[in-house]
Formats: sequence, C-alpha cells, structure tokens
Amino acid sequence: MNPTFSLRHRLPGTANGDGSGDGLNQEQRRAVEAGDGPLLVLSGAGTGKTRVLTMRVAHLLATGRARPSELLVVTFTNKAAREMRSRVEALTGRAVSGWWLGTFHALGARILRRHAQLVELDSDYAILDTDDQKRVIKQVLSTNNIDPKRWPPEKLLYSIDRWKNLGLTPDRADHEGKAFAGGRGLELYAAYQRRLQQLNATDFGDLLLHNLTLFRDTQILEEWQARFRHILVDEYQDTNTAQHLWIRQLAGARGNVCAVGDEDQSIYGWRGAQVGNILSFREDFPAAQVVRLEQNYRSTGHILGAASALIGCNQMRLGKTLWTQGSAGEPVRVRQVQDSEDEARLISDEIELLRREGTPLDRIAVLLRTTALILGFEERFLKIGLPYQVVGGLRFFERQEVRDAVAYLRLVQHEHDDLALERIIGRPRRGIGTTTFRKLAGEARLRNTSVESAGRALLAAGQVRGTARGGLRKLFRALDHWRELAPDQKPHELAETVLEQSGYLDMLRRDSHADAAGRYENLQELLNALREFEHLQGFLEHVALVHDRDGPATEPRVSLMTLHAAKGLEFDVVFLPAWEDGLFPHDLAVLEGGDEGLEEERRLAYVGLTRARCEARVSWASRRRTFGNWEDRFPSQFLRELPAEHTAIETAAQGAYGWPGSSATRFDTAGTVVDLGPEAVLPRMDGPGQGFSEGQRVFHDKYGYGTVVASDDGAVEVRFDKSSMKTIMGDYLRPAERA
DNA sequence: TCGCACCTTATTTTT
DNA sequence: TAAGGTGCGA
Repeated sequence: MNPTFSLRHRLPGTANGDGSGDGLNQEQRRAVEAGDGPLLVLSGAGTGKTRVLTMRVAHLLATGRARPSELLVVTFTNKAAREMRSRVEALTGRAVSGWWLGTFHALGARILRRHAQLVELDSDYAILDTDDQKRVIKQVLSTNNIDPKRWPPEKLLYSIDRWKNLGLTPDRADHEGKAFAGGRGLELYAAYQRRLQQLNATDFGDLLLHNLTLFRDTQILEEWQARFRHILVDEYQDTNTAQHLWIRQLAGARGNVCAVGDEDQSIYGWRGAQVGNILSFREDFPAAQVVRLEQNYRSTGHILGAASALIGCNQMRLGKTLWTQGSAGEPVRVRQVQDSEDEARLISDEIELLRREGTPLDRIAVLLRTTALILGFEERFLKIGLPYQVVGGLRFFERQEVRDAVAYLRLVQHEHDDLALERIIGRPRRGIGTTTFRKLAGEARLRNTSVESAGRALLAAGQVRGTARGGLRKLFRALDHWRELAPDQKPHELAETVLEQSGYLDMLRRDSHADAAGRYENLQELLNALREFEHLQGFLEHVALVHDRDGPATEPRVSLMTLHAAKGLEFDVVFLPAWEDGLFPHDLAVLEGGDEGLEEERRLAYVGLTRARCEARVSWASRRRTFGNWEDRFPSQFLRELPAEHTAIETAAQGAYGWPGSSATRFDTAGTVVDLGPEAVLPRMDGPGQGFSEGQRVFHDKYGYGTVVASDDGAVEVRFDKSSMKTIMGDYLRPAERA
C-alpha cells in the first residue's frame, strides 16, 4: 500500500449539485435571497462564501432591489476584489466598471478624494507606505528632540496605527501609548498628522480615519448613505474598529449590510482586526438575520473532523458545525521526526512521490508558522531540484529598486514630495550625504517650503559647497528636464529616460552583487507594467493601493508559504510542519495576546488544516535548529487537541525518515493506519525523570525553574517561573533540589 | 561621504 | 544563523 492512496479516493465534489438550476444549497439560497435589513452570513471554511456573495449581488440587481451604482461591495485584498469583479461579470454578463467594488482602502481613498479639502488635503494627495511612514516618524522624533534609540520609531508607528485602527484622531485618542517618550505619545501623533498634511499625504490608516472625520458632517454622511442602498462586506471577521464604524455609518438607519465571514478564521488580530465585530454583529445590527453555511465542499470528513474538534477548543466563537457529503478520506497524519532536516527530507520525498503518482505540484503546499521556517524547505527543494514557489513575502512594489524608481516618478510629478527626494537623493551616489540633506530639510522648514525648493535657493545663494554642490546642481537640472518631458511622454517612456539619465540603471549595471541582475530585470518589469497606464497619476495610485503579488505563470510548483498567506487558498495535499510548543502556538503570540492570542493561534491551525482537500500531514521535530543551534522541541498542544478518531499518529523511529528502506515505509506497510492515540506522540520516559507530583519544583535546561501543575506519566505540565505554561517530557525535567 | 566592521535581535504583514 | 542598523575611520 502506498502512502498516497487518498488521491484515488473520490474527492468531495466542488459543485453543489442539489438538482436545482443555480446549484445553491438551502442555506446558501437563504443567504442569497434574504430580504432587506442586516444579514450575517457565517461561512465556514470551504462553504462557498464567495459564491454566495456574488450570487447575492446578482440577485439584488435582478430583482431590482438595487442598481449597480447603489451597491457598495467591500473586500480586504485586491485579489478578492478582482475575483469578485470577474465573478460578478460572468454571472450578470455586464461589465463591472465604475462600480463601488473594491478594498476598504481603495474605496476610502475614492471617497476621500471627493472631499479632500475638508481634511485639508489636495485631492491628489499621496498615499504613503510603511517605509515612508517610518521616515516621517523619524523626522517628527528628531524635530521634537526625542532620541530614537531610547524611543524606537517603530513603537510610535505601532501606537499610531493602533489609534487609527480604532478610529481615533489625535484629539480623541487617549490612554494607550502615553508612555512613549515620557507621555508625549499623543502629542507626537498630532505632530505626525500635521506633517502628513504638510506633505499632502495620507497613510493607509488615514484613508478610513479621514472618512470617519468627513462623516461627522451629517450632510456628507447622508449623501453617501443615500447613495448606497446595499452594502456587502467580505471577510467581516478581519475588520478593525475603524472599518466597522465606517460600514455602520454608511449603512445608517437602513442597515442593509450583508456581512460574510467566519470568526474561526480571524487571524489578523495583531493588526487591529477585532473578532468582536463579527461576534457582536447582532448587537450592532439588532434585527440581523443570521445564516450559517456549514456544508463544506472542499475537504474530506476526517480533515473536517480534526479541524472542527481543534477549533472547538476556542471559547470566543459563534459556533458552526461543518459537514460534508463527500468521503471520510484519510485521517490527518501526525508524525514525529527526529529533527528539522529530517522533516524537510521526509516532506520533499513525499512530494516527489505524490508527483510521480500524478498529483500536480501546484496542488501541494507546505504551510508554516513563520517565514524563517520557509528557508529550510527552500534549501532542501533547491538541492533536489523540486520546483517550488514562495508565496507572499516581499511583493513587487516593495522591492527597493522598484520603490526607488517609483520615488523618482513621484518626484517628477510633485516637487513637494520630500519623502521621494530623501529616498533618491543618495541613489545613485551623487556626493550628497545625510549632512547636506539635513541642511536642506532644515532650510525647508525655516522657509516653509519643499526640500527641493529650499535646495535650489541654497544652491543659488552659493551656500552648498564641495561634492554636494555639483551633485545637487546636476540633479535639479535633470528634474527640470524630466518635468518638461513629462506632459508629452508616455509614463513608460518617461520612466525609462529617468532611470537612464539619473544613472540608476548604470549603478545596477556596475553593481557586482549577485542580485543586481535581478534588480535590473525588476525595473524592466516595472517599465512593462507602466505601459498599461496613460497617465502617471493613475500609475502612482495603482502602486500605492495595489500591491501585485502574482508573477508570470510558469510550470506547476509546490507552494511554500506562511499560514497567514494561505488563507483563502486550497490544495489537494497540505503539509503542516513544525507543530511544536513555542513555535505553534508561537510563544510571542501567547505572551502578547494571552488567551486571546492562543485562540488566534488555534484559528491559524484551523485555517491550515482546512486548506486541504484530500490530505493533511502534520509533523513535529524533536530537534530543530533555531538561531544556529540545535534545540530540543516538544509537540504542540494543538496536537493533543486533534481527536484520535480523525488522526493517525506516527512516532519517529531511529534514523531518518524518508530514506529508502528505512522508516519511510513504516507507515505504508500496515495498510490501515495504526492509531496509537495522542499520548504516543510523547515518547515514554523511564529513568530519573519519572514520577513528578503536583506542586513539585522542577528544573529544565532551557526554561529554568518551574512548578508542576499536572503530571500524566511521561508528559508533565509545568508553569515555569520565567516562561509560560509548558508540557514537557518528564525525561527532560529534574527535581529542583537536584538541579 | 562612504564602506566596513561590529552589534543586536529574532511572529504573523490583506492595504 | 543572518539580516539590518549603527558607528567609526579613511
């Protein structure tokens, strides 16, 4: 019997086939056809959420309850927006252009453009990314004489983001972040906002925050409320407070909000998402109808069983019971491997086997808790020549060279874009360093002008000397030239001229670093992307709001990504390595978020499992290399939460997994998978570590001293003095007095 | 001004 | 380990 038999099993169907024309099941139809008023669609993983959303849009139009211009359809990602758009187009047969369908931020930006003056911005305001934000923060800190070493700019940025996520302008924010710079947090927030305004810029948070400010004007609010008869929101569990308020305001008394989401898949709490928004939807919209979509069309019974039991350990949920008409499939395999390298070997070997047996590589994924864990798999795949792709990570427009190029264009477009100037002034090197830039920036502040015009003035007055003088003069002359060209050239022509004449391309050509060629190619790709734009302004907005992620399609590849990046995707076979205590649930998540943090980690595990259509293979390694040294690892508590009836547990034999003739065949031979029960994952101890009693003081090499909370021969639960609660194999513990 | 050496730090990252 | 940031010397 080979280990990949599951693929011969019938897959759960993807069509909803209940005989009726539109293929909706009963609950889906209820959601699609529900009348006016608030509607909450609790949509479990793989239950056809996007389908319901698009069908409801079509239904609203077809029944004349709304015209296209009266709909507001909101998503989180551009990808989701694109998918919605094309599915609605396919369904209704009409072009979805000019619709109010897009991400929170894109829609917020659109509304803001119409009223920008009211928050003291021009309508062609720039949208900053986090890198620009950090620059502004640093400036603010320095003008306020705050030592960035003592008070890290990232901390302040984090607080400001929090405030914005909560919908709090500087005059309304309170308590939190007060400690920053000895209680000056709020004052700095206000200073940051003033600086953005001077720059005619917003950050992502502002796009919604300014909307909320605008909506304080009842006339404006009513105008928008009147416009949107129906609001549909995707992934409601990921909304933050500001977004929630935005929706609630726009919905107004009419309350035609259809929120679709799954509280069990809320994994962005650390970014300000409030599961509470979906949990208390019925309090915010009292008359809300609730529809639960529970029939899953993606995964096998065993996968659903395991995932459901796991998520059942969470307290904060509304509760859904996923079921499938499809087959039970294979139990979720849970295995222990000797170490992290064995794990990569085992998984890569199995992927090759799957491939030989006909599973295309693009239907296989390895999902990991942290990006650092991706590396080990990359190395292994590279070594054996297995085609793979890392999904997520740095996106195209976040690459340094691309941002530099965009900064040049921004500066050509707006000479007041000080941030863009700061970015490019030293790239390529032109003899202008921080000293000169500071001088210009200081002068700009005095004169209350842009850095560029201050620079020009200083230059004219002969107050810039040395190499900086020539460099600045040349740069300004070039900028004049480009600005002259700008109106007559297509964006891509202009960009090419700029990159060539600025010496940027030459800099890359001369660069002997291994990645220089790749950067050069990225710029060529950027030029290509520019061809699609008639105007620079349109392109710049695209860059700010749409971070394209997908590269060109190539041969099928295995996907490597974080669990976060995997939300919304599905694969035939999903590998879930590194389910180890401390890593998953991640120590820092629990440390920072306490019980809520733990629940979010559990939701992440749930998301991981439910990505799998046919098979999920979880693993943990007894030893893992972290930060250069080998460490003993222990199984994740989540493994204990997987029910025995849906899992097949396999412990590590001596020696490596995955080598022909060794233990690789161990779990193939039986035919039926042996269920050893969860405790078998924890190797049995004998010897000195045995027999701990509750309350006993113990010592562990890594975690130090602690107190035994519970002991179940073999596994001992210990509350460590300097760490959290851990489950430890007794073998690794010593009574404190002997330590 | 720039490059190199040293030090610190280590989750997740839709827009 | 490895990457990113800082500080110093040329």
